Amino acid sequence: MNYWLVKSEPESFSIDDLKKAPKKTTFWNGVRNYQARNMLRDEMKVGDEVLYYHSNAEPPCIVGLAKVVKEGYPDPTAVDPKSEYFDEKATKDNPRWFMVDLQFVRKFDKPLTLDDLRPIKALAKMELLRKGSRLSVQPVTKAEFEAVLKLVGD
DNA sequence: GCCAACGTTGGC
DNA sequence: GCCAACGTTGGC
Repeated sequence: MNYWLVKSEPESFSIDDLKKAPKKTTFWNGVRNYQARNMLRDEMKVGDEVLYYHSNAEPPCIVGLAKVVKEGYPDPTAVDPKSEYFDEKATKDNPRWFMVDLQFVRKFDKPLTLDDLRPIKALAKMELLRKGSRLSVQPVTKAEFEAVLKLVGD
C-alpha cells in the first residue's frame, strides 16, 4: 500500500466535484509532467490512498481523501486535438501521458492549511512543504500520511 | 499580480 | 550535451 498527494485547483476540479461525480470517481487526466507521469503509470496501485490538495486556493490546503480505483492507463486527451491537453507528440501506440481513476473517500471537517502542516515534525520532509515544490502528483510516506490523519483527529 | 523555482525547448 | 530563453506553477 502506497500513499500519494494530488493537487487540483478547486476552480477546475475540487473535492466537492469529485464527491458529486458519477460513482464519486474521476479520471485524473491532464498531468503533463514526466515525474508525475511515471508515478501515475507505474507506481499508483488500486487501493492506494491519496491526499487531496487544493492549490491556488485561499488558503491552499489538504481537503480530504481519495483512493486509486484504476491503475495507470493512457490519457485520451493527449491524442484529442480538441482537448486543451492535446500533445501532438502523443500517439495511440506511444501514448506518452497516463492517468489513473480516483474515487472520493472523505472530506475533512477542517481542511489542513500549509500553516497547519509546517510545524509538524513528522512532515518536515514532506514534498508538498518543500520550497518550490511543483509536482502535481507526489509520493507521501506512511508516517507522513498517518501524521496528516492524526491532525484531522483520527 | 508578483516572482522564485522549476521543467522544457531548441540553437549551437 | 550544454545552457539561455521561455513558459508554467503556485504561494504569497
